[in-house]
Amino acid sequence: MWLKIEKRMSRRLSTRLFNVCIASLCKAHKLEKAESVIIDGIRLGVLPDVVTYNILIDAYCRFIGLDAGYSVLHRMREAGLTPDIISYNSLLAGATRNCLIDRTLDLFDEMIQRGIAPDVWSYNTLMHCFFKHGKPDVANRVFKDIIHGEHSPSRATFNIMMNGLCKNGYTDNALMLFRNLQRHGFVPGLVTYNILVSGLCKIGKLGSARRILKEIGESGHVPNAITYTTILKCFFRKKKFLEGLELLSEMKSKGYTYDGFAYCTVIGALVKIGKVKEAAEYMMDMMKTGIELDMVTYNTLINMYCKTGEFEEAYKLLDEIEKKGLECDRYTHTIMIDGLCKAGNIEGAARHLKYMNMMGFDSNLVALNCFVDGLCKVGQTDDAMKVYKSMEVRDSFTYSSLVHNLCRERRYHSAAKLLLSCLRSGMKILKSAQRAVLLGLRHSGFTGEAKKLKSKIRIARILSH
DNA sequence: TTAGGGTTAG
Repeated sequence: MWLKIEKRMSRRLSTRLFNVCIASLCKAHKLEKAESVIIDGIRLGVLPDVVTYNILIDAYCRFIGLDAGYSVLHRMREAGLTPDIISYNSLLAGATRNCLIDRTLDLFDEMIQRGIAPDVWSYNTLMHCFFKHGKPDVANRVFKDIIHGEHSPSRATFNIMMNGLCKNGYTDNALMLFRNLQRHGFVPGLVTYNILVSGLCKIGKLGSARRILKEIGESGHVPNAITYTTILKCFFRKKKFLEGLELLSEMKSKGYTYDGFAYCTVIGALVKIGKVKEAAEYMMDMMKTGIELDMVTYNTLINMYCKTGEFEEAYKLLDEIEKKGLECDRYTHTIMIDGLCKAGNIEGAARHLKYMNMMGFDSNLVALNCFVDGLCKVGQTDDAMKVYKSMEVRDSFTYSSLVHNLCRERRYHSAAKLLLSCLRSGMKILKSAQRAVLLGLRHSGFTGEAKKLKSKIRIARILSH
């Protein structure tokens, strides 16, 4: 009897240890290694349990994709185990992370059909999903349902609500909700504060963000690297570079080691203002720390090399990305195309554009805009117009760039035509582009045309509102 | 097991 219990206990203990090992491998993105440990475990008699599979579902959803996570659910069933609420919540989180609203709803149906009742975590995720999908009204209905329903809301419920409000342009409402909750005894965590700081920074309310920063200190929490990076980014966006760099040294003096996020913020900002030497110093510093580079970090570095004209280095990084098994994203392609255009290498840009299309990024509006602008800058405005005509989607950047460049070539009538089609499609155009056309027409003797154009602009504006 | 910070163009 005792021997049996002891055996069962030691098996349980080894499964627990085994799961800790699987979890740490998964956390380090080492999914293949985790799978081989599972196989070794089975050989030694340690069978994976529901927790093991749940760890795998979460990891596959995070690092590979929802379908990969879902296939682990099948494997779990084949192994004779029944997925539980945690399995489904991980899949829901995976679907939400990828903004797959239909899949999220299907998964909800599936779990209910299988007799697994969604819990507050499931509803939190559903709410987050609607917010990510730009449906704050529906998310709000889910929120009310949680508040008035059978599940008690968790701190995450409120955090997701506040974050969703901020991300959907309702930062003031998020702040109101926050104050209201505080009056009802809600104790905010650092994440709550960071959500508000981020929301306020995004709408440029740096003063209010700093007040929240002060409140963090008063609440007994200590601002972390996320808090600092958020404010740092806001400083840089507002072109307050010196204050930004000061905050950066404060961050360092308080003992925070910069992570990839902080480095990208700083390097990106320095490159933008042309301080590439300083940016390169931060890059060297980052390399020394041994931070594992991800796609965003690579993109930041490639952008830096493109702006300094060191394309060989940029291509080396592209190779490195491939060797690492990472995949270039729309940012990488845009940065390369823009960089090549800016360096006057329009053939290289065209080649990269072809490659990008081949890789399935053919609807990359930003990259096409860069290419259109690049063609104009090397005097191939007619080719730029051809690309423009072939584009399925255009935006204010497309028009502003073409109008400016047409004016540069004194083709004011063509520029006026484009300007009007932009405004008539309900899009805005840079004020400077508008001025360039009107002034150009006037200076080249078409005063009457300029007057007419001004009236047409006014009417187009009224009609598009 | 969810929620907070980083990369592109006129």
